[in-house]
Amino acid sequence: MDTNRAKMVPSTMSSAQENRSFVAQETSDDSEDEKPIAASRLVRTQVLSIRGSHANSDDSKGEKPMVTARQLVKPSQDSEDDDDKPLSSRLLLTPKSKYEKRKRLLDHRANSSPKRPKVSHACSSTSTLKIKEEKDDDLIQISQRIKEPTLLTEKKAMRPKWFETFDPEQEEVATIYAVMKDTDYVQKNHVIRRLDGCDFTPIYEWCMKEKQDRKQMSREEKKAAGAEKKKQEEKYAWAFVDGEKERVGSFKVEPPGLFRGRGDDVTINIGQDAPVPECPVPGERWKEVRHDDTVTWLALWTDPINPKKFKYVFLGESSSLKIESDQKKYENARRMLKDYIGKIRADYSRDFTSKDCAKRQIAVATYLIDKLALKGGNEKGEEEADTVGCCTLKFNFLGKDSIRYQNNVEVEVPVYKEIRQFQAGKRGGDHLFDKLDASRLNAHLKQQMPGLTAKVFRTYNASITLDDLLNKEIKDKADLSEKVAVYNHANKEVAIICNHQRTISKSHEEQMSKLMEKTGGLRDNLKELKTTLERAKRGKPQPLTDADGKKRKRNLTPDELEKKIAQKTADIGNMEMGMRTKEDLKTVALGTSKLNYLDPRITVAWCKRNQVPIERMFNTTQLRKFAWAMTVDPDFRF
DNA sequence: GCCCACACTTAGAATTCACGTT
DNA sequence: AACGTGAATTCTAAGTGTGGGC
Repeated sequence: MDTNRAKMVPSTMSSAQENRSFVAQETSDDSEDEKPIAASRLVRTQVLSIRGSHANSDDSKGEKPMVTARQLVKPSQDSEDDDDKPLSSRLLLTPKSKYEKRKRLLDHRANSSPKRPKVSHACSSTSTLKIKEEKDDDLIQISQRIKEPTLLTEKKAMRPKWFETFDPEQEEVATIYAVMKDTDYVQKNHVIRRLDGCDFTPIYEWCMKEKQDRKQMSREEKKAAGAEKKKQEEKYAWAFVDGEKERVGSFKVEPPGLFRGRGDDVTINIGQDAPVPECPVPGERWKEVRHDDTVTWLALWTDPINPKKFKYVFLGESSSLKIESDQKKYENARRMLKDYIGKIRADYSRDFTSKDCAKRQIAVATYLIDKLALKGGNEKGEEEADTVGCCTLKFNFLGKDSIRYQNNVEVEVPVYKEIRQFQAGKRGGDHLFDKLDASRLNAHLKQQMPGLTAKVFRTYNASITLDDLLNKEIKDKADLSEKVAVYNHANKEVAIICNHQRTISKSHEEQMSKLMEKTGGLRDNLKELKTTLERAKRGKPQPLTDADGKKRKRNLTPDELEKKIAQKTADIGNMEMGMRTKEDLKTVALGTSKLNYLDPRITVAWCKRNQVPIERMFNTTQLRKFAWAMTVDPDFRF
């Protein structure tokens, strides 16, 4: 299924270029006084930002565009077996885990479609490079952007002379290739045999210089550039829904790789009477303008890499439609599971021993989903990563994002027995529940309660757990940071239940040992202080330097020393606490549950009850998303 | 009933930002 | 300024679930 799209470090597109892509737009710093809007349910939207690669279609400045590229990032830790990898997977410039995940897929594909690779080239003995791009190329997917035509004069001077001889498309591909200089992506068995007649270093160096320059910009310059960019994007960031101005979600079409995304690939969905927004890519038009008020998307396109899957532009998190569905999600989990959970549990417990095997499987699967907050586990295509959820459980497997789920759980005896029985005669790769799939399970759950699906259990479990923990661990006179710690602890428990993992940061060990050193130092200090105290008590002279290594004019009184000791002990305690937390959280991601599973009203109500400012718990993005929950009653319980 | 296309949510990593330290 | 760090933000892949067509 998926792309070998390379991951890039985005380059800063120069603001002037963006100006150009946005030219056609009305100026609307203040979109409040926009002209009246179309009344259709859904959308009158503003234009999307399309990052077309054919930026050079505007050559009014009489200057050729410059190609710039984004640095390619290779997964860091898998050099060991590089040589064995097929070209396709070596082109995966993705993070390690995703890399792993897709490796299998790509290997599979590589085996099943002998046609690739599909990038062909011809390379003459002169330094002219031609790389022909084939229509269905999905082998090398490299994003890049075209540099703004108006170059600063110095930069212009930097351009290699021969660069001028490229036509823009050649520049583009040459640049894509050039920045891969440091890597060994082109392998022996690639259809490209020789590129040694070409010297890519000038392009490469130019790109590196550009990157460097960008990094060198002063804080102010960066800020100014950022603000300018924001301003340009502002007019694409809002939509009118039933007359209400709402924030649009991520609205940028992905930057093109060898695939050249253009306006005519994008379908937009606007109100019947809404004026058709102008396609921001000069000379291009929308593929289609639809007026479908039964869906929420504002725009959609396909990436030819993966033509079966659409990419969408949706409204932002703070939009009424998103809020509505978020609220529905929590209400569903809360009110309904509260009213139904007893019966649901009784039913599946009863069905553990049903005569009907399918029923028993449903019962056990529901039990696991309830108890372990597993995901449903929809069927997946051949081409997708081999990961599982509850209904697709195997005996050895990976979960979403190819993250291994390992857990020992105590289960009730009948469950254990049934699982053993389902297991009988099966092999590692077989499904535990052979009479079951996610849609059957959901169909069953639907009968138990309207709106009930497997994922509701997850929401329910996450939220109820947070609510429980927050209301359990009330310490009378906890100070603010202790309260925050209680919250974070509860959050962590939820993240563990949901198996929200993250990779251990590269520098984790290093950071820990640094902290270790620091606490070691503090401990030494403490020891010294204690000896000094003993001496002071006995009236003996104290060392000239104190525990912190500073010179001291006079001896300290035992009282003063006691105070210092207390302080030092507290410091050590705090630091060790921090270390423990850090260690505890090194593989646990808290954000996902906060954003997707925890009813924000639990947090808000708890903050109100405990005089914790909500800003302590939610950052600005979260505050925006959860604004609807701010008025909740302090007594709210999930 | 089953399949599959479509729509929408969830997810972790990459990148940028902000700020303290040297 | 250069650097390190953690938080915030961006990015888009990978899930879930529905419903229409057979």
